[in-house]
Amino acid sequence: MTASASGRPRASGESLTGRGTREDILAASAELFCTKGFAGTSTHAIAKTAGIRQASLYHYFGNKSAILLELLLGTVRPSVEVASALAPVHEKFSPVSRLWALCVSDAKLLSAGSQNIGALYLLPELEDPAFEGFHQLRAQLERHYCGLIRDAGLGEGESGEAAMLALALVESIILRRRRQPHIPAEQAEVIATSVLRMLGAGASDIEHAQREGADVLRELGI
Amino acid sequence: MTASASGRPRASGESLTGRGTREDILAASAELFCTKGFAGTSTHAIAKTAGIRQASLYHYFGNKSAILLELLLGTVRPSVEVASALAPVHEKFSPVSRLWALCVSDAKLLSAGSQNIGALYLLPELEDPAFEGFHQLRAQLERHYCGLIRDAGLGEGESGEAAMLALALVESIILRRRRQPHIPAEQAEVIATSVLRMLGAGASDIEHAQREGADVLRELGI
DNA sequence: ATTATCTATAGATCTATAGATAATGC
DNA sequence: ATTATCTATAGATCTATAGATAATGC
Repeated sequence: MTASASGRPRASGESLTGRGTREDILAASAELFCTKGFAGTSTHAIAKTAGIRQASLYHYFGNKSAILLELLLGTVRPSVEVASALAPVHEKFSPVSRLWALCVSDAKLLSAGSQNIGALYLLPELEDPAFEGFHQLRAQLERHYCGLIRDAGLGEGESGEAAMLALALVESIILRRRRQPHIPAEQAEVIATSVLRMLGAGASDIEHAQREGADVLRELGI
Repeated sequence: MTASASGRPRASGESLTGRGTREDILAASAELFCTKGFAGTSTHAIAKTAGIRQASLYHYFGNKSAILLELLLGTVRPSVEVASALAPVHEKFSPVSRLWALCVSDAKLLSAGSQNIGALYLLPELEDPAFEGFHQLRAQLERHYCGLIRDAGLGEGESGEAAMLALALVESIILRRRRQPHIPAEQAEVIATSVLRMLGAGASDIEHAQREGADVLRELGI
Protein backbone atom coordinates (compact mmCIF):
# COMPACT_ATOMS: atom_id res chain seq x y z
CA MET A 1 0.00 0.00 0.00
CA THR A 2 2.63 2.51 1.02
CA ALA A 3 6.15 1.73 -0.22
CA SER A 4 5.36 -0.68 -3.03
CA ALA A 5 7.41 -3.85 -3.11
CA SER A 6 7.90 -4.41 -6.82
CA GLY A 7 10.06 -2.63 -9.40
CA ARG A 8 13.74 -2.02 -9.90
CA PRO A 9 15.47 -1.07 -6.64
CA ARG A 10 16.97 2.37 -6.16
CA ALA A 11 20.60 2.84 -7.00
CA SER A 12 21.16 4.44 -3.59
CA GLY A 13 19.33 3.90 -0.31
CA GLU A 14 15.70 3.45 0.61
CA SER A 15 12.71 5.79 0.79
CA LEU A 16 13.66 8.69 3.05
CA THR A 17 10.20 9.50 4.37
CA GLY A 18 9.42 5.80 4.70
CA ARG A 19 6.13 6.55 2.96
CA GLY A 20 7.12 5.74 -0.58
CA THR A 21 8.84 7.52 -3.42
CA ARG A 22 5.92 9.79 -4.25
CA GLU A 23 6.04 11.22 -0.73
CA ASP A 24 9.82 11.49 -0.91
CA ILE A 25 9.44 13.64 -4.01
CA LEU A 26 6.81 15.85 -2.39
CA ALA A 27 8.90 16.32 0.75
CA ALA A 28 12.03 17.13 -1.23
CA SER A 29 10.15 19.56 -3.46
CA ALA A 30 8.51 21.29 -0.52
CA GLU A 31 11.86 21.96 1.07
CA LEU A 32 13.47 23.17 -2.14
CA PHE A 33 10.56 25.21 -3.49
CA CYS A 34 10.26 27.01 -0.14
CA THR A 35 13.93 27.89 0.09
CA LYS A 36 15.07 28.24 -3.55
CA GLY A 37 11.78 28.94 -5.31
CA PHE A 38 10.14 27.10 -8.17
CA ALA A 39 12.25 28.16 -11.15
CA GLY A 40 15.29 28.04 -8.88
CA THR A 41 14.78 24.35 -8.15
CA SER A 42 15.81 21.90 -10.85
CA THR A 43 14.20 18.50 -11.25
CA HIS A 44 17.69 17.14 -10.76
CA ALA A 45 17.94 18.81 -7.33
CA ILE A 46 14.53 17.44 -6.33
CA ALA A 47 15.52 13.95 -7.38
CA LYS A 48 18.82 14.12 -5.56
CA THR A 49 17.14 15.26 -2.34
CA ALA A 50 14.51 12.57 -2.73
CA GLY A 51 17.18 9.91 -3.27
CA ILE A 52 16.32 8.94 -6.83
CA ARG A 53 17.52 9.81 -10.34
CA GLN A 54 16.14 12.82 -12.20
CA ALA A 55 14.14 10.91 -14.79
CA SER A 56 12.35 8.82 -12.16
CA LEU A 57 10.33 11.88 -11.13
CA TYR A 58 8.31 11.57 -14.30
CA HIS A 59 6.97 8.20 -13.25
CA TYR A 60 4.97 10.02 -10.56
CA PHE A 61 4.39 13.52 -11.94
CA GLY A 62 3.84 14.69 -15.48
CA ASN A 63 5.97 17.77 -14.91
CA LYS A 64 7.41 20.08 -12.29
CA SER A 65 4.26 22.21 -12.05
CA ALA A 66 2.20 19.16 -11.09
CA ILE A 67 4.37 18.70 -8.01
CA LEU A 68 3.92 22.31 -6.91
CA LEU A 69 0.18 22.18 -7.52
CA GLU A 70 -0.17 19.11 -5.32
CA LEU A 71 1.85 20.78 -2.55
CA LEU A 72 -0.24 23.95 -2.79
CA LEU A 73 -3.55 22.11 -2.61
CA GLY A 74 -2.32 20.01 0.29
CA THR A 75 -1.43 23.20 2.13
CA VAL A 76 -4.66 25.20 1.74
CA ARG A 77 -7.00 22.24 1.98
CA PRO A 78 -6.59 21.78 5.76
CA SER A 79 -7.40 25.47 6.26
CA VAL A 80 -10.53 25.28 4.16
CA GLU A 81 -11.61 22.13 5.97
CA VAL A 82 -11.31 23.77 9.36
CA ALA A 83 -13.18 26.81 8.07
CA SER A 84 -15.97 24.58 6.76
CA ALA A 85 -16.13 22.63 10.00
CA LEU A 86 -16.79 25.90 11.85
CA ALA A 87 -20.17 26.39 10.18
CA PRO A 88 -22.08 23.51 11.86
CA VAL A 89 -21.03 24.65 15.34
CA HIS A 90 -22.62 28.07 14.89
CA GLU A 91 -25.43 27.19 17.25
CA LYS A 92 -23.09 26.76 20.16
CA PHE A 93 -20.49 29.47 19.53
CA SER A 94 -20.59 33.12 18.54
CA PRO A 95 -19.07 34.27 15.22
CA VAL A 96 -16.28 36.21 16.98
CA SER A 97 -15.18 33.11 18.84
CA ARG A 98 -15.21 31.06 15.67
CA LEU A 99 -13.24 33.74 13.82
CA TRP A 100 -10.66 33.78 16.59
CA ALA A 101 -10.44 29.98 16.47
CA LEU A 102 -10.01 30.00 12.68
CA CYS A 103 -7.15 32.47 12.94
CA VAL A 104 -5.46 30.40 15.62
CA SER A 105 -5.88 27.26 13.56
CA ASP A 106 -4.46 28.82 10.41
CA ALA A 107 -1.58 30.43 12.26
CA LYS A 108 -0.75 27.07 13.79
CA LEU A 109 -0.89 25.32 10.42
CA LEU A 110 1.58 27.86 9.07
CA SER A 111 3.85 27.55 12.12
CA ALA A 112 3.83 23.76 12.15
CA GLY A 113 5.88 21.33 10.12
CA SER A 114 9.60 21.33 9.60
CA GLN A 115 9.21 23.23 6.32
CA ASN A 116 7.86 26.77 6.04
CA ILE A 117 5.32 25.44 3.60
CA GLY A 118 3.32 28.68 3.48
CA ALA A 119 6.25 30.19 1.59
CA LEU A 120 4.79 28.48 -1.47
CA TYR A 121 2.00 31.09 -1.44
CA LEU A 122 4.55 33.80 -2.13
CA LEU A 123 6.08 32.31 -5.27
CA PRO A 124 5.68 34.55 -8.32
CA GLU A 125 5.01 31.49 -10.47
CA LEU A 126 1.58 31.15 -8.85
CA GLU A 127 0.24 33.60 -11.43
CA ASP A 128 0.49 30.80 -13.96
CA PRO A 129 -2.88 29.32 -15.01
CA ALA A 130 -1.54 25.88 -14.03
CA PHE A 131 -2.25 26.87 -10.42
CA GLU A 132 -5.79 28.09 -10.93
CA GLY A 133 -7.08 25.25 -8.75
CA PHE A 134 -5.10 26.58 -5.83
CA HIS A 135 -6.46 30.10 -6.25
CA GLN A 136 -10.01 28.79 -6.20
CA LEU A 137 -9.50 26.93 -2.93
CA ARG A 138 -7.78 29.94 -1.48
CA ALA A 139 -10.70 32.19 -2.55
CA GLN A 140 -12.99 29.80 -0.70
CA LEU A 141 -10.96 30.26 2.47
CA GLU A 142 -11.17 34.00 2.07
CA ARG A 143 -14.96 33.81 1.75
CA HIS A 144 -15.10 31.91 5.05
CA TYR A 145 -13.14 34.69 6.76
CA CYS A 146 -15.38 37.25 5.10
CA GLY A 147 -18.55 35.51 6.29
CA LEU A 148 -17.37 35.22 9.87
CA ILE A 149 -16.31 38.86 9.98
CA ARG A 150 -19.70 39.92 8.62
CA ASP A 151 -21.62 37.70 11.06
CA ALA A 152 -19.52 39.06 13.91
CA GLY A 153 -20.41 42.58 12.90
CA LEU A 154 -16.73 43.50 12.66
CA GLY A 155 -14.62 45.33 10.05
CA GLU A 156 -15.88 48.84 9.54
CA GLY A 157 -15.86 49.04 5.77
CA GLU A 158 -16.41 46.29 3.24
CA SER A 159 -15.91 42.86 4.81
CA GLY A 160 -13.88 41.50 1.85
CA GLU A 161 -11.35 44.20 2.61
CA ALA A 162 -11.29 43.26 6.28
CA ALA A 163 -10.87 39.59 5.40
CA MET A 164 -7.78 40.37 3.34
CA LEU A 165 -6.20 42.26 6.21
CA ALA A 166 -7.05 39.45 8.63
CA LEU A 167 -5.44 36.86 6.39
CA ALA A 168 -2.44 39.13 5.91
CA LEU A 169 -1.86 39.18 9.66
CA VAL A 170 -2.24 35.42 9.97
CA GLU A 171 0.10 34.84 7.04
CA SER A 172 2.70 37.24 8.39
CA ILE A 173 3.95 34.05 10.03
CA ILE A 174 5.35 33.01 6.66
CA LEU A 175 7.82 35.85 6.20
CA ARG A 176 8.65 35.80 9.85
CA ARG A 177 9.58 32.15 9.70
CA ARG A 178 12.11 32.85 7.00
CA ARG A 179 14.25 34.65 9.55
CA GLN A 180 13.16 32.82 12.65
CA PRO A 181 12.50 29.18 11.76
CA HIS A 182 10.90 28.24 15.06
CA ILE A 183 7.80 30.25 15.96
CA PRO A 184 6.64 29.83 19.60
CA ALA A 185 3.28 28.05 19.79
CA GLU A 186 1.51 30.83 21.70
CA GLN A 187 2.16 33.18 18.78
CA ALA A 188 -0.94 31.80 17.07
CA GLU A 189 -3.18 33.16 19.84
CA VAL A 190 -1.35 36.49 19.86
CA ILE A 191 -2.03 36.90 16.16
CA ALA A 192 -5.66 35.81 16.38
CA THR A 193 -6.20 38.38 19.12
CA SER A 194 -4.45 41.03 17.04
CA VAL A 195 -6.84 40.29 14.21
CA LEU A 196 -9.88 40.90 16.42
CA ARG A 197 -8.37 44.11 17.76
CA MET A 198 -7.56 45.28 14.25
CA LEU A 199 -11.15 44.60 13.21
CA GLY A 200 -12.36 46.85 15.99
CA ALA A 201 -13.64 44.31 18.50
CA GLY A 202 -14.05 45.66 22.04
CA ALA A 203 -11.96 44.47 24.98
CA SER A 204 -14.75 42.40 26.53
CA ASP A 205 -15.69 40.80 23.20
CA ILE A 206 -12.05 39.83 22.72
CA GLU A 207 -11.78 38.29 26.16
CA HIS A 208 -14.95 36.34 25.55
CA ALA A 209 -13.73 35.17 22.13
CA GLN A 210 -10.48 33.94 23.63
CA ARG A 211 -12.27 31.86 26.25
CA GLU A 212 -14.98 30.51 23.99
CA GLY A 213 -12.57 30.17 21.06
CA ALA A 214 -10.49 27.74 23.10
CA ASP A 215 -13.62 25.58 23.40
CA VAL A 216 -14.19 25.78 19.65
CA LEU A 217 -10.67 24.54 19.03
CA ARG A 218 -11.11 21.74 21.53
CA GLU A 219 -14.33 20.72 19.80
CA LEU A 220 -12.49 20.53 16.46
CA GLY A 221 -9.63 18.64 18.07
CA ILE A 222 -6.94 21.27 17.42
CA MET B 1 24.75 63.09 -18.42
CA THR B 2 21.72 60.88 -18.96
CA ALA B 3 21.67 58.99 -22.26
CA SER B 4 25.32 59.15 -23.25
CA ALA B 5 26.00 60.17 -26.81
CA SER B 6 28.99 58.02 -27.74
CA GLY B 7 29.32 54.31 -28.46
CA ARG B 8 27.92 51.90 -31.01
CA PRO B 9 24.21 52.49 -31.60
CA ARG B 10 21.62 49.91 -30.64
CA ALA B 11 20.58 47.40 -33.22
CA SER B 12 16.92 48.20 -32.52
CA GLY B 13 15.34 51.42 -31.26
CA GLU B 14 16.30 53.95 -28.65
CA SER B 15 16.31 53.96 -24.83
CA LEU B 16 12.80 53.06 -23.70
CA THR B 17 12.81 54.96 -20.42
CA GLY B 18 14.60 57.87 -22.08
CA ARG B 19 16.93 57.87 -19.07
CA GLY B 20 19.71 55.75 -20.53
CA THR B 21 20.42 52.06 -20.92
CA ARG B 22 21.20 51.46 -17.27
CA GLU B 23 17.72 52.63 -16.30
CA ASP B 24 16.19 50.61 -19.13
CA ILE B 25 17.81 47.51 -17.65
CA LEU B 26 16.58 48.31 -14.14
CA ALA B 27 13.05 48.99 -15.36
CA ALA B 28 12.94 45.80 -17.41
CA SER B 29 14.35 43.75 -14.53
CA ALA B 30 11.89 45.21 -12.04
CA GLU B 31 8.98 44.21 -14.20
CA LEU B 32 10.28 40.72 -14.86
CA PHE B 33 11.59 39.93 -11.36
CA CYS B 34 8.24 40.97 -9.89
CA THR B 35 6.16 38.84 -12.21
CA LYS B 36 8.39 35.86 -13.05
CA GLY B 37 10.80 35.86 -10.12
CA PHE B 38 14.57 36.04 -10.10
CA ALA B 39 15.56 32.56 -11.23
CA GLY B 40 12.60 32.62 -13.61
CA THR B 41 13.93 35.66 -15.44
CA SER B 42 16.78 35.10 -17.89
CA THR B 43 19.31 37.76 -18.73
CA HIS B 44 18.13 37.32 -22.29
CA ALA B 45 14.56 38.23 -21.29
CA ILE B 46 15.80 41.30 -19.42
CA ALA B 47 17.85 42.44 -22.40
CA LYS B 48 14.98 41.89 -24.80
CA THR B 49 12.60 43.93 -22.63
CA ALA B 50 15.23 46.64 -22.24
CA GLY B 51 15.78 46.78 -26.00
CA ILE B 52 19.40 45.61 -26.09
CA ARG B 53 21.26 42.34 -26.65
CA GLN B 54 21.90 39.91 -23.80
CA ALA B 55 25.64 40.46 -23.52
CA SER B 56 25.26 44.24 -23.29
CA LEU B 57 23.86 43.87 -19.77
CA TYR B 58 27.33 43.04 -18.53
CA HIS B 59 28.60 46.44 -19.50
CA TYR B 60 26.46 47.88 -16.67
CA PHE B 61 26.16 45.07 -14.12
CA GLY B 62 28.63 42.37 -13.12
CA ASN B 63 25.91 39.78 -12.89
CA LYS B 64 22.18 39.24 -12.48
CA SER B 65 22.29 39.50 -8.67
CA ALA B 66 23.78 43.00 -8.87
CA ILE B 67 20.68 44.18 -10.73
CA LEU B 68 18.33 42.75 -8.10
CA LEU B 69 20.39 44.19 -5.27
CA GLU B 70 20.23 47.66 -6.78
CA LEU B 71 16.45 47.36 -7.20
CA LEU B 72 16.03 46.17 -3.62
CA LEU B 73 18.10 48.98 -2.15
CA GLY B 74 16.27 51.53 -4.26
CA THR B 75 13.00 50.22 -2.90
CA VAL B 76 13.69 50.19 0.85
CA ARG B 77 15.83 53.31 0.88
CA PRO B 78 12.92 55.74 0.45
CA SER B 79 11.15 54.06 3.38
CA VAL B 80 14.16 54.34 5.63
CA GLU B 81 14.63 57.96 4.63
CA VAL B 82 11.08 58.87 5.57
CA ALA B 83 11.46 56.98 8.84
CA SER B 84 14.66 58.89 9.62
CA ALA B 85 13.08 62.19 8.70
CA LEU B 86 10.40 61.55 11.33
CA ALA B 87 12.87 61.76 14.20
CA PRO B 88 13.65 65.51 14.01
CA VAL B 89 9.95 66.43 14.07
CA HIS B 90 9.39 64.71 17.39
CA GLU B 91 9.07 68.02 19.17
CA LYS B 92 6.02 69.00 17.22
CA PHE B 93 4.21 65.69 16.79
CA SER B 94 3.35 62.79 19.06
CA PRO B 95 4.80 59.31 18.41
CA VAL B 96 1.39 57.88 17.50
CA SER B 97 0.92 60.50 14.82
CA ARG B 98 4.36 59.88 13.44
CA LEU B 99 3.77 56.11 13.43
CA TRP B 100 0.52 56.62 11.56
CA ALA B 101 2.28 58.86 9.06
CA LEU B 102 5.07 56.33 8.54
CA CYS B 103 2.55 53.57 7.82
CA VAL B 104 0.71 55.78 5.35
CA SER B 105 3.95 56.72 3.65
CA ASP B 106 5.12 53.11 3.33
CA ALA B 107 1.74 51.89 2.15
CA LYS B 108 1.75 54.60 -0.50
CA LEU B 109 5.27 53.71 -1.62
CA LEU B 110 4.14 50.11 -2.07
CA SER B 111 0.97 51.12 -3.89
CA ALA B 112 2.68 53.57 -6.22
CA GLY B 113 4.56 52.95 -9.42
CA SER B 114 3.48 50.90 -12.39
CA GLN B 115 5.34 47.84 -11.06
CA ASN B 116 4.48 46.04 -7.85
CA ILE B 117 8.05 46.57 -6.77
CA GLY B 118 7.46 45.35 -3.21
CA ALA B 119 7.06 41.87 -4.68
CA LEU B 120 10.85 41.76 -4.73
CA TYR B 121 10.76 41.40 -0.92
CA LEU B 122 9.01 38.07 -1.29
CA LEU B 123 11.53 36.38 -3.56
CA PRO B 124 13.06 33.25 -2.01
CA GLU B 125 16.44 34.19 -3.47
CA LEU B 126 16.73 36.98 -0.89
CA GLU B 127 18.17 34.45 1.55
CA ASP B 128 21.35 34.58 -0.51
CA PRO B 129 24.24 36.43 1.19
CA ALA B 130 24.51 38.60 -1.93
CA PHE B 131 21.51 40.53 -0.60
CA GLU B 132 22.78 41.07 2.91
CA GLY B 133 22.92 44.82 2.29
CA PHE B 134 19.19 44.85 1.68
CA HIS B 135 18.45 42.97 4.91
CA GLN B 136 20.47 45.48 6.89
CA LEU B 137 18.54 48.45 5.51
CA ARG B 138 15.31 46.60 6.06
CA ALA B 139 16.30 45.88 9.69
CA GLN B 140 16.90 49.60 10.12
CA LEU B 141 13.37 50.31 8.95
CA GLU B 142 12.04 47.77 11.41
CA ARG B 143 13.92 49.44 14.24
CA HIS B 144 12.26 52.74 13.34
CA TYR B 145 8.83 51.12 13.60
CA CYS B 146 9.88 49.50 16.84
CA GLY B 147 11.03 52.79 18.33
CA LEU B 148 7.87 54.66 17.40
CA ILE B 149 5.68 51.90 18.81
CA ARG B 150 7.64 51.95 22.06
CA ASP B 151 7.53 55.74 22.32
CA ALA B 152 3.81 55.68 21.64
CA GLY B 153 3.33 53.21 24.47
CA LEU B 154 1.58 50.77 22.12
CA GLY B 155 1.93 47.03 21.47
CA GLU B 156 1.24 45.07 24.61
CA GLY B 157 4.10 42.58 24.54
CA GLU B 158 7.58 43.03 23.14
CA SER B 159 7.72 45.97 20.71
CA GLY B 160 9.84 44.08 18.15
CA GLU B 161 6.97 41.66 17.86
CA ALA B 162 4.50 44.49 17.39
CA ALA B 163 6.73 46.09 14.75
CA MET B 164 6.72 42.91 12.71
CA LEU B 165 2.94 42.75 12.75
CA ALA B 166 2.68 46.42 11.84
CA LEU B 167 4.99 45.95 8.86
CA ALA B 168 3.08 42.83 7.86
CA LEU B 169 -0.13 44.83 7.62
CA VAL B 170 1.52 47.59 5.63
CA GLU B 171 3.13 45.08 3.29
CA SER B 172 -0.10 43.18 2.79
CA ILE B 173 -0.42 45.65 -0.08
CA ILE B 174 2.12 43.60 -1.99
CA LEU B 175 0.17 40.35 -2.21
CA ARG B 176 -3.02 42.26 -2.72
CA ARG B 177 -1.60 44.07 -5.71
CA ARG B 178 -0.83 40.78 -7.40
CA ARG B 179 -4.55 40.20 -7.83
CA GLN B 180 -5.69 43.79 -7.96
CA PRO B 181 -3.03 45.86 -9.72
CA HIS B 182 -4.55 49.23 -8.90
CA ILE B 183 -4.92 49.93 -5.17
CA PRO B 184 -7.11 52.96 -4.35
CA ALA B 185 -5.06 55.78 -2.79
CA GLU B 186 -7.13 56.01 0.41
CA GLN B 187 -6.19 52.41 1.21
CA ALA B 188 -2.93 53.68 2.72
CA GLU B 189 -4.82 55.55 5.45
CA VAL B 190 -7.13 52.59 6.06
CA ILE B 191 -4.13 50.36 6.67
CA ALA B 192 -2.30 52.88 8.86
CA THR B 193 -5.41 53.17 11.01
CA SER B 194 -5.75 49.38 11.15
CA VAL B 195 -2.18 49.22 12.44
CA LEU B 196 -2.97 51.59 15.33
CA ARG B 197 -6.13 49.68 16.17
CA MET B 198 -4.24 46.40 16.08
CA LEU B 199 -1.63 47.84 18.45
CA GLY B 200 -4.37 48.67 20.92
CA ALA B 201 -4.65 52.44 20.48
CA GLY B 202 -7.88 53.94 21.80
CA ALA B 203 -10.50 55.53 19.57
CA SER B 204 -9.61 59.10 20.56
CA ASP B 205 -5.87 58.51 20.14
CA ILE B 206 -6.54 57.17 16.67
CA GLU B 207 -8.64 60.14 15.69
CA HIS B 208 -5.95 62.46 16.95
CA ALA B 209 -3.23 60.55 15.10
CA GLN B 210 -5.16 60.75 11.86
CA ARG B 211 -5.54 64.51 12.14
CA GLU B 212 -2.02 65.22 13.32
CA GLY B 213 -0.54 62.54 11.05
CA ALA B 214 -1.89 64.39 8.05
CA ASP B 215 0.15 67.40 9.20
CA VAL B 216 3.24 65.23 9.57
CA LEU B 217 2.87 64.02 6.01
CA ARG B 218 2.38 67.55 4.76
CA GLU B 219 5.54 68.61 6.60
CA LEU B 220 7.48 65.85 4.85
CA GLY B 221 5.93 66.72 1.51
CA ILE B 222 4.10 63.39 0.99
C1' DA C 1 41.20 56.86 -28.12
C1' DT C 2 37.18 55.83 -25.83
C1' DT C 3 32.88 54.03 -25.39
C1' DA C 4 28.54 51.36 -25.94
C1' DT C 5 27.03 48.29 -28.28
C1' DC C 6 27.14 44.08 -31.11
C1' DT C 7 28.05 38.87 -32.66
C1' DA C 8 29.68 34.52 -31.43
C1' DT C 9 30.43 31.07 -28.37
C1' DA C 10 32.10 28.00 -24.42
C1' DG C 11 30.50 25.41 -20.92
C1' DA C 12 27.06 24.45 -17.87
C1' DT C 13 22.83 23.60 -17.13
C1' DC C 14 17.77 21.96 -17.43
C1' DT C 15 13.32 19.40 -18.85
C1' DA C 16 11.33 15.66 -20.66
C1' DT C 17 11.41 11.37 -23.45
C1' DA C 18 13.11 6.72 -25.02
C1' DG C 19 14.23 2.67 -23.92
C1' DA C 20 16.98 -0.70 -20.89
C1' DT C 21 17.01 -3.26 -16.54
C1' DA C 22 16.13 -5.41 -12.11
C1' DA C 23 12.96 -6.42 -9.04
C1' DT C 24 8.12 -8.86 -7.79
C1' DG C 25 3.69 -11.25 -9.07
C1' DC C 26 1.14 -14.68 -11.48
C1' DA D 1 3.70 -9.53 -17.13
C1' DT D 2 4.03 -5.60 -14.51
C1' DT D 3 6.31 -2.20 -12.26
C1' DA D 4 9.75 1.16 -10.48
C1' DT D 5 13.65 2.34 -11.27
C1' DC D 6 17.78 3.24 -14.08
C1' DT D 7 21.06 5.19 -18.08
C1' DA D 8 21.44 7.95 -21.97
C1' DT D 9 20.34 11.71 -24.57
C1' DA D 10 17.97 15.34 -27.58
C1' DG D 11 17.05 19.90 -27.76
C1' DA D 12 16.52 23.95 -25.50
C1' DT D 13 18.04 26.91 -22.65
C1' DC D 14 21.12 30.10 -19.71
C1' DT D 15 25.25 32.92 -17.83
C1' DA D 16 29.23 35.08 -18.68
C1' DT D 17 33.37 36.09 -21.51
C1' DA D 18 36.06 37.31 -25.79
C1' DG D 19 36.59 40.06 -29.13
C1' DA D 20 34.63 42.80 -33.23
C1' DT D 21 32.37 47.06 -34.65
C1' DA D 22 30.25 51.57 -35.08
C1' DA D 23 29.62 55.55 -33.08
C1' DT D 24 31.76 60.13 -30.74
C1' DG D 25 35.70 62.91 -28.78
C1' DC D 26 40.23 64.74 -29.04
